[in-house]
Amino acid sequence: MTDGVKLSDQQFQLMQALWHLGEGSAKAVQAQLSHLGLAHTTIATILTRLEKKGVLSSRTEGRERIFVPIVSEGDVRRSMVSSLVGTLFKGDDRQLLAHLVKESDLQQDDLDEIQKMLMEAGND
Amino acid sequence: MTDGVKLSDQQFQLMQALWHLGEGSAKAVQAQLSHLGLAHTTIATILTRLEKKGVLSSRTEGRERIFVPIVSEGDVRRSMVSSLVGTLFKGDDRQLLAHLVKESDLQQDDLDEIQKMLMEAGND
DNA sequence: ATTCGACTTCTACATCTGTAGTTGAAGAGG
DNA sequence: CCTCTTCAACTACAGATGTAGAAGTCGAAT
Repeated sequence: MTDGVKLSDQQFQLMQALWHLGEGSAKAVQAQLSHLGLAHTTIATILTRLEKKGVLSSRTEGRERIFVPIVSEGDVRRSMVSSLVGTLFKGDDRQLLAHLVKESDLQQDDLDEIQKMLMEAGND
Repeated sequence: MTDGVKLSDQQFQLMQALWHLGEGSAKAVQAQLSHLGLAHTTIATILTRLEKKGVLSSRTEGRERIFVPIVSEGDVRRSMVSSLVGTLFKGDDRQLLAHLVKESDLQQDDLDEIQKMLMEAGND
């Protein structure tokens, strides 16, 4: 039921780290995102807020707190794309599709690939 | 130079009203968005913030303040789509395209239409 | 057992957003 | 000329987000 999960950039990156890890402590997530140079307390804060928001849960294991994603990356992607389409294109996916086809610098082989996807989609 | 203009839902709706009007006072915008039921002061506040943000400018005409969009709807759409693609798909437009083709409930004629667009895009 | 480390939790603060009341100025009506 | 209406400007406040220091807690090492 893809309820409207909407994450900020940072939040999405944290979630990505978690999806990648399967689950993990704040420390593990920080390691995964070392390139962002955030304090581990910052990571912990964001994770806590994400938990309050209901996109992940946590269990305490010894002295570590392990965070586990509740929603999948696909769910979040779907709901975020949907939300943008809602805002920008009155909810019409096709308009976004059209936008992309027009605005993106697509190469011939990209086109071919999309054609292929369309075929498959058509055969569903 | 699509500099990262990023608007919230509300902000985008206000801008849409302005794009639609060409230009207008807070009052005019409020009328346009009466269905949202926002106080005119709220509209004024948002418009002022949008001005500070640089997406619109204003001139004082008599006792009214007329707001004029600086950025176009297309620019905002492009940069917002881009930003989402950056976050969700590592900046790869094709992945969003693929996502849409897979997730959207497209009808046969939608597919045909996209095919047509693709043809045209290919012929550029 | 006492201190050291490692982690978590609490607290803090700035900025952005949503939302709107209060105040102030200036034209409209009497 | 004085009061009423109408806008705009200022002020306000709550919630979300980015960011992180300070304090607490509990196991580990000596």
